[in-house]
Parts: sequence; C-alpha cells; structure tokens
Amino acid sequence: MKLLTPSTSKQVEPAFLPPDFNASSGEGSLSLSESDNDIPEKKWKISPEKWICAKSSKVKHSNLNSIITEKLELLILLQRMSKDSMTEENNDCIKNLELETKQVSTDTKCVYCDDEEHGEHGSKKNTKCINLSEDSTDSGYAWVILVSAFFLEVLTGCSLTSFGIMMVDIIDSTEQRASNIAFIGALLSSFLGLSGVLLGPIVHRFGCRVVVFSGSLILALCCLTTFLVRNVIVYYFSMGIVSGVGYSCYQLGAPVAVSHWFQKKKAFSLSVIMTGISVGSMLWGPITRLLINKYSWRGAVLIIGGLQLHGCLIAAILKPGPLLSKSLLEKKRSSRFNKEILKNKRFIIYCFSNFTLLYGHVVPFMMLPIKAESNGISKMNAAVLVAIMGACSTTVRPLVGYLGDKAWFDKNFVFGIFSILGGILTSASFYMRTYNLLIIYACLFGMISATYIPLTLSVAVEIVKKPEFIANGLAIILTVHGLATLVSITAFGTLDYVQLKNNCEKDTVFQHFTQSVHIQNALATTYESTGDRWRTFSYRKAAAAVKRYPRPITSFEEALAIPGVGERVANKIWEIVETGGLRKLEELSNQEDIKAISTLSGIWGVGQTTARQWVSQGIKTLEDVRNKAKLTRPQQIGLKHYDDLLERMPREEAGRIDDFVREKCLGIDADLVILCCGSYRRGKETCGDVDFLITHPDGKSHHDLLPKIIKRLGSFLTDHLVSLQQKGGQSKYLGVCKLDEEGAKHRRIDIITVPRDEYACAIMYFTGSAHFNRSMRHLAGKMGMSLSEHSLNKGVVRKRGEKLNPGVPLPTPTEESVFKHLGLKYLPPNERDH
DNA sequence: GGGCGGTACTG
DNA sequence: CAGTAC
DNA sequence: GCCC
Repeated sequence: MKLLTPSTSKQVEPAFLPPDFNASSGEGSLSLSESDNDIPEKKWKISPEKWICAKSSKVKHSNLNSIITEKLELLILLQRMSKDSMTEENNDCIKNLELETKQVSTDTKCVYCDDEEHGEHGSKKNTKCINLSEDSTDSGYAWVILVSAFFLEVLTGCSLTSFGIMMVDIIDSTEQRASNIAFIGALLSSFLGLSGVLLGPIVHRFGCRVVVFSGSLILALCCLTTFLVRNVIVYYFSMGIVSGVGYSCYQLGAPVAVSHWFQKKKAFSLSVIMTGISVGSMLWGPITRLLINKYSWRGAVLIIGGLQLHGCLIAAILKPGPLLSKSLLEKKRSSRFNKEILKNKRFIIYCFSNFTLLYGHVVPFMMLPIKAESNGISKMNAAVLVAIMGACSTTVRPLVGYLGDKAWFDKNFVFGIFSILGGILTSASFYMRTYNLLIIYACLFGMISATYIPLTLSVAVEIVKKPEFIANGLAIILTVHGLATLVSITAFGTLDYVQLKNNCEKDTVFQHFTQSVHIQNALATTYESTGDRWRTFSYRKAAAAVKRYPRPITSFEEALAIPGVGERVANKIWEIVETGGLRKLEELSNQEDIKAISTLSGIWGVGQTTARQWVSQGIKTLEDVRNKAKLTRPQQIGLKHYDDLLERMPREEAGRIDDFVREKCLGIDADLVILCCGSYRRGKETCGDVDFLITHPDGKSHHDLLPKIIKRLGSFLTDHLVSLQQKGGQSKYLGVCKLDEEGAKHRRIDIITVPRDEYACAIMYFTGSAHFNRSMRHLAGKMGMSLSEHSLNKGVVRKRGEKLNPGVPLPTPTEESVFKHLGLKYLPPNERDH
C-alpha cells in the first residue's frame, strides 16, 4: 500500500542507494550526521587508529560552522528529495556539495562528537576524544541495531497496507460513505510524509530512541482510541493524522539509527532495512485480514496497536551509535524559499501534470481491495492482491533506481511511456474482474507505478535545471503530490458506497439494482402481512442473494442465474431495473389493510393471524388495540414498549448491557461462562436484541441457574415475556430490560443456560444468523447428520422427512469442532451473515 | 408435488 | 389446539 | 415463492 502514497513514505525512504553515494539516507536528520561522518571517514585513511576531536574549537570556528551548516542544509534537502530517483544532475550537484563541504570541514580539522551520549567511548575526562576505531561501527552491536531497524521497518509497513485492507470493513460497520473513510487513508498518507519534515528537528534534538519510543506509544494509543471510540471524526485523528505521525517516527528512526552505527556498510545496511518495508507491506495485508476475520476490524486494530508496542522494545535496543554528532544536529535549518522558480513556465506546467498524474494514480491503488471484493473475490484473496502489488513495486524500485543512474537511461522518455501505460492500465482495470486478471493488474500496476512515481522527481530536477532552485522545486513537486492524494481521495465524496462497491458503469442500472433489493424485502414484508409464509421466505432469500451479488444486474438472464432467484422474481427484478419500480408492490402496499396488518404485527406476540383478525374486526391502529382488543400478557408488554422494541440499539449499548449482565452473573458464581451472542457477536453496528448464553464448566451447575440469574438482575429486567422455557438441558428466558441510565430505552433480552457439553452447538445456534443456521442444518442433513442448538448428531436415518434414527451426538467441545465435522473451515462470527 | 427446523410457551 | 417466537 |  505504500505505493499508493507517492507523496509520502515512498519518496522519503531511500529506495535505492547508488554504490558511490554513501551518504544517501532517508532523512534530513540522518544526512546531516552522515555527511559529518564522511569527514572522519576520510581521515580514517590517514590515521585509522584514533580520532582526536577538539570540542572546544567549535566556538572558534563558529563562522565556518554556519557555512558548513548552510551547505549541509541544502545537501539534506537535496538528498531527502531525490533519494530514490537519483539522477546524474542532482547526483552531481550533491557530490559537488559534498566535496565542498568536506573541504571546508577538513580545513577546520574538527569533528564534533557527543561524549554524553555514549559513555563507553567518550566519557573519559580531559580527553575530549572519541575513539572511532573501526570496531565501533559496522560490527558487533551494529548488527543488533540493523536487525532492530529492520523490524522497525516491518512495523512501518503496516500503516497503509492494513488500512487499505480494513477499509471495506470500516465502511461496512460504520455505514459511512466510502469517501469519508478513504479520507482517513488520505490523511494517514499525507501525514506520514508531512510529519517527516516536522519530525526532523525533533530527531535532531532528542535522538531516534526517544522518537521511536514515542512513535510506538502514539500508535498504541491511536489504536486503543480507535478501538474504544465509535466516531468517524475521531478516526480522522486516531487512524489518520496522529497515526501518520506515529508511523513517521518509525520511518525516521530506523535509517537514523542505522546510520549512527554503520560507516562502511551504510549503503548495504540501508538497503537491508528497506527490505524490511517490503517484507512488512507484504506480510501485513494477509495478517490484517486474518485478524479481522477472527476479531472484527476493531479487534484487529487493537491487536495491531499491541503489536506496534514492539516499537518500544526496539527503541530500547536502539542505543545511540558512535557516529552520532549532536552538536551539529542541533543546528537549525533555515530554508529560504526562492520565488524565482515560479517564473519557470515549464516547471509550472509540470506541476499541473503531476497533479493530474497523481490524482489518477492514487485512487485505483487505494480502491484495489474494494474493487476485488465487489467482484466476488474473497477478502483474503483481496489482501493477497495488495501484497502482490506491494511486492512488485518494491522489487522494481531498486531496479529503477539503479537504471536511473546509467547514462543511457532516458528518464524523460521512460517517465512519459510509463505514465501513459499507467493511464491505459487504469482505464483497462474497469474490465478486469476475475481474480487472475486482477493478479496481473496488481503486478503491472505495482511495477509501472514504481517506475514513474520516483521518476517524477528526477524529471523535475531536469526541468528546474538551476541547482539553486532544485531543493525548492522538489519540495513543490512533493507538495503537489500530497495535495493530489488528498484531493483525489476526497473527490470520492461524489460517489456513494454502493456505486463504488459495485464498480458502477451505468448509474441508473445501479440505482435500480439497489432499489430492487429494498423492493424485494418490501414485497416479502407485504406478503408476510397477507400470510403467505413460504412466499415471504422466498422473497427474503432472493433479496439476500441479490444484495450479495457483486455486480449490477444487466439482463433478465443474469438475474435468473442467481441462486434463489426464479423466473417470477427475475421478472420482477427486470421490471425494477427497467422502470425503477414495481407495480405489484404499489398495488399491494397501497391497500390500507396491509399497512394496518404490518403495523399491528409489530407488537411482540402479535403475528399475522392475530393482526389480520383484528383488522377484519375494525381494529386498525395501536389506539384501537389499546381500547378494544383482548391482549395476552406478553402482548400487553409488547404494546407498552411498542416503539422501543422495534428500534435497534447501537452496538455500544449492547456492550454495556453485556458488561452489566456479566458482572451480575459472576457475582453468583465466578466460574460461570457468559457470552453475548446474536448480532452483537457477529459484530453488527446495531442489535435488535441481546442474547446471553451461559454455562458452567463443571457440567452440572447450570441446573436451576436461570431463576437465580433473573432474581439477581432485579429491576434491570423490567418485564418478563416468557419467564422460563425448558427444553432438554437448556433453559430460556425472554424478557425486556433497561439500563439504569439517563434516556435509556427498553431492550429485548434473551438469556439461555445450557449444559457444558451442548455449549458449542448452542453458541453456533444463538450467534446465527438465522439464514446461516439454515444452511448449516441443510449441509448437515445432506451429510447424514443433523444439527440443532443441542448437538451435532451423526448416523441420522431419515425416511421421507421422518427421522427413524435420531443418531448419536458427536463430541463438539468448540465451534471449530462443529465446522470440522461438517468438513468446513472455521468461519468467524462476523462472516456468518448468510 | 412436497419440503422449506424443531420445539416450548401462552391462552 | 392455534399462534408465536426463538 | 424456489428448488429438488
């Protein structure tokens, strides 16, 4: 996913280090110490044993210092900007600068070292000297640093990769527009790059150890916040801006640390940690997907936050190296902006073209997982696509860097060709829908963009020409990149989620298509009122199938081909697609009776039979019911809480009910196992009710437990609908509860106690969804088994529906074991929606 | 043409 | 027993 | 209503 963010991490990372350019580094802070270090390196050759460093001379040479600093500042900027797109021009330019700088500083015969930071070298009193023998760099502890920095980069690779992967889940669960969520990614990528500039001075001041440590804490805190808070505005900060800053701490820390420890093998060591980013961006995709599958995206965020705390460990390992030079690092950089550059028309035009280039580049990248999933590709395989794209781009980058250095390499030509190729590919991607094609797309896009994105900078250098403007020019281009990223992703505000998710070509078809789902459901509801149970059943099934269908339906035949959609429903779908409506539904829903029936059957305990009877007796409104109808006890309760009980509660409220009930139950017996199932366990953002499943590990204490629980819950339970149901070893309570909070509403609550050996099957059953249970039962039946809330039985003998032999229960200690018996791979609750 | 889950509560 | 809900 |  790193590829996606041309304006950020990418460019800031040293993607390739020309062998002759040993001072290249990822960050300005780094470059400063390095170029400083180049001085001792030269001297080494003269006196390899020891280096005398006269710290006091710093004062005398303050003038020189400012010259050095000034040169170095330019050097920093140049290196930062050009890193992986090193071209002859700016390479030369930098080399000249280096040379100059070296001369100036060798003249002073002075190297500034910091003797406080590494006691073992410099703490000897009176000898303001530091031993910079070869032993202190490139070996020993340096390798520990290298490994740590490598893992730090692996952690960094998490940033955009995992965000891209979880974007679909976030959109689904927050029910926000895709653009709103994508904007988080835009912020993340922008701040990843932007804060690199801001953090530079901080690294200078406090060293990379502190920065990495804070980065780690920041990230963990961000993840925790994201986990706890359910507010998209907060995510803009917790997942976007602040996370971006956290990751840039890592991104800065690793190369800086390495550069403090490696002298001769600096290029090598920096390449090694770059590999860390590639490895990271490949690993995090699938890892994130797996975590989401098991714990939902919030859980995944929390776990990732925990994993990011490893940064603290790494920070502890990153002790300041022998090559650190604090005194120079503390120098401020003054960057002056030269307006002359804006008079270069070619450059201005180039800026605009870069804007459009990046505009078109970012979106397909960011949207790859969504595109894949909308074409029916599994979420895991979508994650693999991202990994493939990352792998391809990170493989090609060093190659481009290497070739870019060759004299015969015409970067203007290559840049032009590849950006056109990228455009063609992006256009063509509309037609790529199968997994194989998308794999090819991911590879090509990864490679092509890895080619032209770094080249944007080299070409800029060529256009700017004058060395004194290069730094400004590159800064402008990078700003343009960042702006394009932000704007392009924000522009998605014009598209809504459904369109995006279905990769829409014809807007109208889409609208009608999504409408058809609602209409099918409406038809189902209508028929429910008229009492045709099985027709209702089929409409619902068809509506669910259409909802899952990843593409717009463009023909009658296509509709007919969907399982669950027969000729009659396909006809209706086609009518909806063509006309946007359905006459049959209009007729039915305009009948007053039918509306009345659906209103009345909203009362808990009132079904279509009762409702229809009432309507035929002239009882058509809730007011009529209250005055005239004869109500059962549960129906009275249902009527009393009519509005509350029809409303779904926010997930977070279900969570608080969970906490409350859990605590009360543990007060009875601390060994009780309490699980809140239903849509809550499936990770839904709203829940119609809460289902508690309670068991006792000793296998027998569940007897007589339920009455105690009900008593214990006291006035939390406001009404009892069905006080006790017994079947087998299970007991079930259905009731109404209300939290003791300001403005709390009444909610439906079910509590079930089960024997330990039925626990797994009970969890499965009460987690649902209803449709999922149905398909599981069906599958079990086909395999000669039967699945119920009590057990999974095998050896069931059925004869024309009647089962002659109930079979024997299979041991099912866990949900996984149930899936295993049925020959299925485990499905986490959040994937059991159908 | 028959199945589409099987069962326990309320009245 | 029918009706309802899980 | 759909599917076997």
